[in-house]
Amino acid sequence: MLVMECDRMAKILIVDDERAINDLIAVHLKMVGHEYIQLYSGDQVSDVLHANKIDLVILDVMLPGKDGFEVISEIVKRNVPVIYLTARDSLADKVHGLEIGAEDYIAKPFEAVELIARIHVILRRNQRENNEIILDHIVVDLDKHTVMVQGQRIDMTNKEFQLLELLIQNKNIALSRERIVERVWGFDFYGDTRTVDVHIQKLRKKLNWDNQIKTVYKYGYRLEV
Amino acid sequence: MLVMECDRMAKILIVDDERAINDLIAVHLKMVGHEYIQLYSGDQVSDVLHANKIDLVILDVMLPGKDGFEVISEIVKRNVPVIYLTARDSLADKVHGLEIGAEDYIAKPFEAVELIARIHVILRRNQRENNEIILDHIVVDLDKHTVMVQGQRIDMTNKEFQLLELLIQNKNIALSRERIVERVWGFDFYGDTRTVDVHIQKLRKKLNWDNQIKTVYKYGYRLEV
DNA sequence: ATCAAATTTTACAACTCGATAACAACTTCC
DNA sequence: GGAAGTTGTTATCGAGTTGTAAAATTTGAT
Repeated sequence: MLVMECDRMAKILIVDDERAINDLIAVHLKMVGHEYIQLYSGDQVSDVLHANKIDLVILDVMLPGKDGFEVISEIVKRNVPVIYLTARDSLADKVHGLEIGAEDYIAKPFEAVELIARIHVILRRNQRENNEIILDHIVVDLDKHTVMVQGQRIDMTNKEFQLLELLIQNKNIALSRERIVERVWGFDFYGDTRTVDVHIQKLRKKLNWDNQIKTVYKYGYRLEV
Repeated sequence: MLVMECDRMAKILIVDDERAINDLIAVHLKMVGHEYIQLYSGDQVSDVLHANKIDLVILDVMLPGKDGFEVISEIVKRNVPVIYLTARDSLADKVHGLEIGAEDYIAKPFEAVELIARIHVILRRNQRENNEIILDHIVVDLDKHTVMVQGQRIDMTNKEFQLLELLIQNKNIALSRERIVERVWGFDFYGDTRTVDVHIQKLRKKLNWDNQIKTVYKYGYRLEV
């Protein structure tokens, strides 16, 4: 038996009307340390995706009721990766799912080990390959939530760190205040976008990044490296 | 037969000692408009990757000589995506390749359509979303709102960028001041059209475009490329 | 409930952009 | 060539935007 490793526990949504298969997948996910949510039809997928931070969906395209490919499209629109299950002999189906944006498929019947391996490939791909980012003598560890400048640890508050993370993920790209608010504060923040300015100022001060964090007039900010 | 589409031609390296299969893959790649390089052993993979800008490698892990998985590791280190070919019944192999960083595998014997579909998934994934316009050594990125001249970013103000965008969209066509005002300033601008002149001048200065932006006497301006 | 830390809001200082004005240089046409 | 009109260039200034510190509020731990 191969040992499957994954640095990070993920939350995975399983959608399959066949309980036996649904449970089989669930058991294997549990074994390797992932959380999961089980659904037996495609109807509530949107709701679940909305209410939970799902890292990956495993979906049987042969669902009763709703068309499986439509469900894939919905999920893809939300930028959540999908692996879909399909019959071994239906080549057209296999290809179609990939074409509409799914990450991968598994033909049934499948080996659980293979499913887990493919899940991990996708999780790995969507995960930061290097959780340590070094920019301009500053080491940012996205896992540990720490920032080191010349061996000295700089304490960051939550918001400051999230903002820093967003800037790093989008380095050299100008981010509008609205986008920053959306990503760091959430869709439902109805405060002043000036709040962003204050936090930017805090980062600039703590990291001595007056030059690295550029203001884009009438728009937002850009981290330059 | 499904029609495969891909916006962009890619350069793909095929590594397989079985000539029939190697050629089969090559033929299909050609059919959908990709370039390819064929190798019949793993020995020269590094050299080829070094000398060419390869977008994807298709590699048979059952190569004579060198261990296929070692080759995968080498390729992965160079951040080039790999799809590998493996025997249908060797589960351990399938999983191992994914674990060491390959993007995907195909079990032999495989359907060419499926291979192409998987290739396109990977190309799509690794393809940068870009909406770039390159004119005269100047790269204008309409999404990022940036202008690069020889790798150097030129900061543009809002109005300057909008004006540049309009000129590019209407390159080689003379635009009247009224039309420019209408498109960049809006219908409800009742200021002086001389404002356009000042902004044109700023573009000419920033981009060294005295010759590219021609004045059309008593009318407006034209960007010539 | 209380306190400290984190976060948001506020208020004002500092700055940026771009419209306009003013003048120089150029085009056209007689 | 020169007058009239058009465009190039530079400088200025105000409206609107951002920087900043400090006050007000919220959050979280005990």
